[in-house]
Amino acid sequence: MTTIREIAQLCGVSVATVSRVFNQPLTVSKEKREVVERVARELDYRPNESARALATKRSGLIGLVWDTDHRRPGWRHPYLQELLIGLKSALSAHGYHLLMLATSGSAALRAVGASLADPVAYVNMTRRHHLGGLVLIDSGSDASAFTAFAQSGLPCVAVDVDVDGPRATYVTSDNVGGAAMAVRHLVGAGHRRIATITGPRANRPAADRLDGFRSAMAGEGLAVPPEYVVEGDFYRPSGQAAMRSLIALPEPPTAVFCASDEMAVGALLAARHAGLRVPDELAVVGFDDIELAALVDPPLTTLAQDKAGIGVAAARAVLTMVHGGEKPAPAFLPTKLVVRASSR
Amino acid sequence: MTTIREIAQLCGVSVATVSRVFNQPLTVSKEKREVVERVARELDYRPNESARALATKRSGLIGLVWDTDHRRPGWRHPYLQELLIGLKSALSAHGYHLLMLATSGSAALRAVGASLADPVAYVNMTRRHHLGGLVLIDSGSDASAFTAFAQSGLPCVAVDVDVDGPRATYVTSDNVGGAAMAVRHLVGAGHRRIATITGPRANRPAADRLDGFRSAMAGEGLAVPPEYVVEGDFYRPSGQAAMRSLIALPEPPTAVFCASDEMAVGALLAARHAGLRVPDELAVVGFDDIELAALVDPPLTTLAQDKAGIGVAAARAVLTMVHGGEKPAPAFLPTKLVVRASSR
DNA sequence: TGAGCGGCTGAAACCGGTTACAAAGAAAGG
DNA sequence: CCTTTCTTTGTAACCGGTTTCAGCCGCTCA
Repeated sequence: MTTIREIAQLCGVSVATVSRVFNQPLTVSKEKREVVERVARELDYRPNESARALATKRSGLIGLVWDTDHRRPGWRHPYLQELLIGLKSALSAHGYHLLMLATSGSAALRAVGASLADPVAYVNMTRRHHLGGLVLIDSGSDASAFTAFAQSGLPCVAVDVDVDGPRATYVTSDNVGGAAMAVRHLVGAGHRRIATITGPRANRPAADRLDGFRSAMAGEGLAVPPEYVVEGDFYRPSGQAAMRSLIALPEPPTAVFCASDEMAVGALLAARHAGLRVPDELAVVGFDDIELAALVDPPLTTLAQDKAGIGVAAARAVLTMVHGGEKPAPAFLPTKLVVRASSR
Repeated sequence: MTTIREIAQLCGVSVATVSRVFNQPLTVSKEKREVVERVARELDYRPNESARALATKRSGLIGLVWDTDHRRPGWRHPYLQELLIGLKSALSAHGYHLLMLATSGSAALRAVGASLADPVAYVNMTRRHHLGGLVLIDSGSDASAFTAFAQSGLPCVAVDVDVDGPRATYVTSDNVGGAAMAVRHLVGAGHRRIATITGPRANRPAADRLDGFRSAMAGEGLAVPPEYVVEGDFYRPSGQAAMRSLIALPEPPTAVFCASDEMAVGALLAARHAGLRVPDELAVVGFDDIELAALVDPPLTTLAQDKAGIGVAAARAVLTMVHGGEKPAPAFLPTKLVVRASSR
């Protein structure tokens, strides 16, 4: 590894000048600048990031907090891969890297019953590593951990969890609009008795999808009897159970909007068990557009989230704050209705 | 952030002593050690990682190289999430974090037609950040980039790609054994005309699955006519196309072993199109046990990989080398036959 | 001609740790 | 009792950058 002093010596200038060439090029005379740049290129000089972070108290790293919640061992993020792709490419474009933080004491914390690894530990790590900010990924755990992050004062961007704090914001899909699209699509197909299987009440996207469903139904002049709203937990079995209870109603719905594809798949299974033909006797619409949606039988109509776009938006938001900008408003990315056989 | 000098002053000792308390505790007298430990605990002192990395030339970070190959835009890793969970938890247990490296110039590289981001750039970053080693994840690109990493001399562990180098090894499933299990299972179900749809020839796991298939067939005394071996690319469409060609044979197979679940799903689709009943007229076995496998109709018999286990093994291997240990031999994790309706 | 100013430059301090080295004190050996 | 050795400690150099500050130079303007 060539160091800045070697470059300085070779160019016959001081280390300060070399440093300036890379950080404030305009303050260095053209001749010296060009010499330094040429020599640096020839030797493939790259400043040592540890030294730079130490001196500037800034590193080109953004922390990723993604703790798999052991209380929900089966939890899987529905679109982690695309999210990471989006995050990574947007950060990369600004020269940042993503550090997947791990609480080394996680085993110990688990032993004492702490649910999500201690936010304090993460905040600490953020300082020690001079991270610019954090991206928080929903791990299916309670939101309390997220608020602790949001209030720490560090730049934080949460994905699919609504948080607020001095420098905290979040990114999610336009859940209200997506749900409304689902309703309009079903109404357009002639349905009037439309039920919904929601996500956990405490979850912001779930609540928004329910809101969107309700207001769109009202907009269409359709009533939503209380028994047409069944709460699930985003997982498949809950969708299956909810659908069973809907089918058992004296006046069962002819269509159901599910707040996640996983639950929609569960609903399809329940319908099949009950001998209901989809979409003729029951139309099903999901949310997410996970890979599975196109492959179940019948393929699932769903609201596609802009998965990579959410990652990009999260990266942009955190970088804005890192660079001293105002806290961006929460971002709601548009969803797209993908019509497949389950509602056609 | 409390610094080591503050601790030293408060304890009435030198900074060297404080440092030693954390790094070589036994060289410090019991009394001083206990004082320092108490004060450090009270102030929640944690050494600054940038400073430590600068001084020791070691950071507690392992790099993750996972470049989405733009020549294969649809490529998705079949089990990224589980892999990351395994990696993260095993690294975490040793106090390491995972740095997702991104080549900032990736857009530029793409413009000039460079395929995978330049290994040199990654190696450089490794040095600049004082990373201990690298974990390489197959991105569906050619293996040449991997060999460049392997020869760099850095501790490298590849997942599902066979590499060799002074400090490079790899982790994958026992593909030979898995394929053999598939064959024995099908033979046990009475099949004798068994075909296989392989992965890309250049891919080590694909080649191993084919080897395992061939030798198990030989072990059962069954012939494998050349037209019973069709090459795919792990993706679904290739599986579908391969199955079509197998069905069109004068003497079509009664069972097919596919080197990936994705291709097996394609094979199921082709069978359905051809009006073949699965498993009665055609048995299908896949490989991976992706989530989809349990959900297609009929559910897919497959060889489950120990996905998180592969992550754990990769982490262990890289840490062994980081700590100066011998280069571990390639690890082949056992697979498990999961029998579902597609072969029963 | 001299004061004032702006542009460049280098010396040196600093970021917060680790560690080589020397010294002091205690213990062991002759 | 003196020498040797071991243990413990502090001083100071060092890791490789950034940045403050002061000084030098050349120019403009009075």
